[in-house]
Amino acid sequence: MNTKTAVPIRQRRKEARPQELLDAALELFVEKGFAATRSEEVAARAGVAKGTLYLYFPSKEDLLKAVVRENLAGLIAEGATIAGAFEGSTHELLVLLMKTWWERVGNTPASGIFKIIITEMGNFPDFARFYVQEVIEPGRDLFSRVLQRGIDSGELRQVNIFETVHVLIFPMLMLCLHKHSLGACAGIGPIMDPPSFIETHVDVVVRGLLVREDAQAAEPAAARKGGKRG
Amino acid sequence: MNTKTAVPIRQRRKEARPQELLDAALELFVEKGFAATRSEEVAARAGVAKGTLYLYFPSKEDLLKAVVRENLAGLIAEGATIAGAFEGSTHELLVLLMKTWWERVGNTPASGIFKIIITEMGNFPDFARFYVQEVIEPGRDLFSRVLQRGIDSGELRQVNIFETVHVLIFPMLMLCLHKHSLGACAGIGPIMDPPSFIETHVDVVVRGLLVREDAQAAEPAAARKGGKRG
Amino acid sequence: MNTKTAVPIRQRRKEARPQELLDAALELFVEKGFAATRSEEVAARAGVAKGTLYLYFPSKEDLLKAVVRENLAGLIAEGATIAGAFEGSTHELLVLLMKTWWERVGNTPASGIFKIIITEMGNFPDFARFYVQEVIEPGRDLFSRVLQRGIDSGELRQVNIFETVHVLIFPMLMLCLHKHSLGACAGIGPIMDPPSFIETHVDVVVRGLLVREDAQAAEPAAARKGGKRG
Amino acid sequence: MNTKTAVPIRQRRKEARPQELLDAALELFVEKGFAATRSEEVAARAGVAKGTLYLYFPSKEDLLKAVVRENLAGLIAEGATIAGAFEGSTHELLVLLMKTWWERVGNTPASGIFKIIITEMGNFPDFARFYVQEVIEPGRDLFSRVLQRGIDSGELRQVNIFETVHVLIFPMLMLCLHKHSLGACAGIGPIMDPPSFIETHVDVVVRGLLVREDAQAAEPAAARKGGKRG
DNA sequence: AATGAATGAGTCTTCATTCAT
DNA sequence: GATGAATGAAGACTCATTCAT
Repeated sequence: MNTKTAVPIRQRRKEARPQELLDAALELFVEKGFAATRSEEVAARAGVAKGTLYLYFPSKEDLLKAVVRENLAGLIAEGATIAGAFEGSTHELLVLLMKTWWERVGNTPASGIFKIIITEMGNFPDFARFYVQEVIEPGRDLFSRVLQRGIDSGELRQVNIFETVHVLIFPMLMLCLHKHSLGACAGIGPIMDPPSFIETHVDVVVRGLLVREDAQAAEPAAARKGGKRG
Repeated sequence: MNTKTAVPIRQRRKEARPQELLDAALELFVEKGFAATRSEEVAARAGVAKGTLYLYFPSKEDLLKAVVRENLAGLIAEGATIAGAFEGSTHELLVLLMKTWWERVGNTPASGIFKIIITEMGNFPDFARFYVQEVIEPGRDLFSRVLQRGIDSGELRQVNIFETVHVLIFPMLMLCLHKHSLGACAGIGPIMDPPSFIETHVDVVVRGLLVREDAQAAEPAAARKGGKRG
Repeated sequence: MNTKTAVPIRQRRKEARPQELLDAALELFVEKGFAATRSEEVAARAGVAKGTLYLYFPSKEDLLKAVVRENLAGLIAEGATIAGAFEGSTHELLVLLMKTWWERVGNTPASGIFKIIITEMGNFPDFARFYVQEVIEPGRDLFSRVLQRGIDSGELRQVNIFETVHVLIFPMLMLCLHKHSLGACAGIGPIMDPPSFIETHVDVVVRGLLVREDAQAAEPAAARKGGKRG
Repeated sequence: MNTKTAVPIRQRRKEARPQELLDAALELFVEKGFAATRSEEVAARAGVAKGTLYLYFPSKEDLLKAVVRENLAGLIAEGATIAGAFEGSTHELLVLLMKTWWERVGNTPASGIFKIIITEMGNFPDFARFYVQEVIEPGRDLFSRVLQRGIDSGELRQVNIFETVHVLIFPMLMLCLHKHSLGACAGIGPIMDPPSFIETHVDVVVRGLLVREDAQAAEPAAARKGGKRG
């Protein structure tokens, strides 16, 4: 019965090849940069010969595109699901989203993708569009909805949502970049504990967004934008 | 009459060459990445021939080092001077520091350096050490002192200074990285106004750091770090 | 039928490549000098592309080393075997050794090696050591033993063996050098027949070494070395 | 009176320049080889700027030609004068010629010329002709006349003069080549004392050429060339 | 499907030579 | 005459890609 479903090793490996190559490529592109990574190295790390790489990906550039798409697909959907089902405070939701994101992305090899994106986006305009549509915009929208939810419920102040979303997201991205640049240089500088940093980050920012009674905080950010504070 | 004071063109150019080459290199390294930039392109953009580059810099790698050193030397010293002489509130000081930083670095070609650093730090261990000592540590210390000043004066809560410094700095760095990656892809996505973003960022974070009377915020972050919240 | 034993062309060529490249390199290094030979020329003469050379030899310098090692290894061993087994007069042994040497080295492309060595030894100190240990010293020792044999048997006079060895060897080396410098310039000067020259050379030198009865030659060379002749 | 003949320093140096450059070039070409010597090095060693070299020599190749011509002109004439005026035995004349040659050439920087010639002759056909006409042929003729003189006087055997000349000359040349190749590698192998070697060399060869009473040596070399000795 | 030997375009770097000063 | 900044042709070497096996 299960003999039918049993896949021969040969075939299993065949099907697994692209993924093994993508994993190897991700590691190397993150470690050494795209240009500095030789295609032969990718093949070697995936345990295949140079030529085999080209059976699955027509060029090194296409390999890069596949690596990025592969690792970013479905990145946002999960967050959206969490946010849609959540019933607690917005503060708690943000803490949950960030922790989840760290577990699923920041703390995995996929975190290196952001480094690649920063570096190579300029060289792949069509990929830039993909990234904006598939990652940036959905991500932005997710956090925008969460912030709006908090404002609507009276938990958070009226703020410039677009900018505030980036105040929330940017440090998370920098955490990933740091991990793969300075953080990869063993023994340099003090080490930061990501979960602890994330906690502090979310705590500080959410506090800065809470509705407060004192006059200083009552003034909406949007109104303040135009003139100087007295 | 002015023949006596006239400096021969050759001479004048010779003195200007290194700077012209450094400027060209900065632009190109930021635009295309270090590895993807051909040394001849740098020379061409500086208006000289291939070989001329090598009269001033022994190799492409040395050129990169010079570019980074050139643009980051004295970056921090200025901020320290400002902070040392400032007499207003810590909130105002942070706003001033961030604005100054944006004018001097974020809004100049030097902002691209951070992109290079993210990418190349792993490939130049000795340069990584230089960068940590000359830029990262002084920068951290500067903001640490400012936060400590705010805490000592009673303006700010007791927080984990190390982590909070990064909550302040990371979005600034991401702003630079964004500017030279996605931001450089013309017509992609909505544009963010950096000064406005910086204002929102500092405002939100500083609010999150202010001492408050309500119970919610009374629990010091430092105390919370050890155990789990109930 | 023979399909089973047939070796794929690729395979066959792969095994022959290093030797083909070494042969081509020897020819060209001798013809034009090491520095003046482009690595691409070597590859072309071996019938492969530029890059192929580097699959087998990491650099042009390593190629040179391999060329010299390849062609001189076992050079001396053969002479030592001959000398060890010989039973005739020392005169006849020297004639035999020189003729053998000419057939195996002087009259083959390997003769050009000495030209390369003269030129490049100064630029490769570690190779110089190799050459001294593997070629010069064993060669010296071989001829020293042969001369000593002649002296012990009473066939030859007491002479300074070290210097006399060079009186024997130097013209042989010059013959090779001449062949690849002046001798290579077609139509220049009269041509010397190497076997005939070798015969004359050995004949003259051996005669000069024979023990003689006449007073003129009775004064031993060794005794004369110390003081001036009257 | 002598003010007229006094040459200003400026002009004296100007006239001396070519010689200084030639000396520097000789040293460097011998040390490092022609190709490996940069024209700027030659200028620097002569104490002038790069461009100055080209005021005197149109190219590096012409400089090489000048170096060789300069150092070989008149090389032979002196020997011919000595030989023409000498009245002693041919043995003594050969000793004198070789000693003189060593003092004037072998023991001076000019000895390096032979290394250059061996290496570069193939690359300069027209120079090869010059060298043959100006150096090789007169040198050959000189030694041929000396040997003939010895034969005519009954001092030396009848030998193949052409070949015997080379038996005499080749070790002298090798001495020079050795001095600038292996001999230049400090600390490698035992060192040979040139004057002593020359003495041994001439002694052995002349002894081998002397007329002897035993039948073996009575047979003229020229006659022996055709058939085998009985 | 997989291999890896072979390729050759492309890059960094050197250096003989020129020429404005 | 002298200089040395500038040039650009040339060469060693790399590596993405191909294709015979």
